[in-house]
Amino acid sequence: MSTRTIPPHNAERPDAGETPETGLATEIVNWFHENGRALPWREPGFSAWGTLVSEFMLQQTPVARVIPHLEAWLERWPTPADLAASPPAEALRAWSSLGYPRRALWLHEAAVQITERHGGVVPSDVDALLALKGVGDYTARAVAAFAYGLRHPVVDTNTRRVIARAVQGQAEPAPPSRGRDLAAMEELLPAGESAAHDFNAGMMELGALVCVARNPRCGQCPLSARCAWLAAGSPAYLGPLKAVQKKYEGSDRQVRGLIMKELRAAHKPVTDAEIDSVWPDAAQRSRALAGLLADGLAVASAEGGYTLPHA
DNA sequence: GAGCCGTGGCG
DNA sequence: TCGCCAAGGCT
Repeated sequence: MSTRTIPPHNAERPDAGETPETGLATEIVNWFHENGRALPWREPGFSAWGTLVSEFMLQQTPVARVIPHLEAWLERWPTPADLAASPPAEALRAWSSLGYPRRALWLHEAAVQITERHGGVVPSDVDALLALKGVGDYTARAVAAFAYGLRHPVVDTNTRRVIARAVQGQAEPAPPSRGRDLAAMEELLPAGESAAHDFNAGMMELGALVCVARNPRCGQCPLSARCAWLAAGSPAYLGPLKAVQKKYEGSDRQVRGLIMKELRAAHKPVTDAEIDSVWPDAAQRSRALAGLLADGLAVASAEGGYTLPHA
């Protein structure tokens, strides 16, 4: 990780004015400088559009799966206007098997909105970003902070876990709460833009590499000496249980995925018979197809059968 | 606010 | 093997 000015490894922390919060931030920033991964979106000159695309792709999808799709995407559509000029069907095909294909549809719609409202330039204002389709609290602040260097708290699942443990002494974060989570991060955020940027990125990186959900590597953690959870003896989580993720195998979601796969591969309308062949249960097929039509991921063709939108 | 939305890798 | 988890957001 050497894309930014790196302070001396053992830079002395200022004694005057140091609070527990600024001490924590300093540890994170220094750790990030030494241990942050060299990811595409951290390269110098990476565009704000590239950051936005990467954040869409990274929603609920691991880094390793995103990188090849991201690079192909940006080669094909280097600007929002380039994507806006292509049919949504092409975005869905390029999205391939990344999952949650509605994200591709929303990203295309956001590209249209950026082209129409912002002259093709990804906005830096959080409220303008929030107004874009598919952009929520996390993504809006991530783009403002990471693409434009603005000082905003960025809170994702990694950040929430690090705060829960290091600050709150809990093994797992409480269920997400927009106001509480942003306030908790704001409390820790360094005053300067550059430090705030590295702190936001560093908290996420620590949560992704060290303070992971299962079997955290506390022996490698820069916060181990000040971690409230470790100090308390790593107590088990007692709060409300997370909703159990439903089984994917045999679910309507799987059937939707299979139909989408057919639609992506086809360059003419997919017939009812072809739809029927992807899954044995007719009622489930019917629900899945109706859902895809309602979501705009599939459209009924005038010639019969179904296609991707604007195919 | 709860439920829903894909897919694959890992322990 | 299989449950858990992954840089969320929308309805």
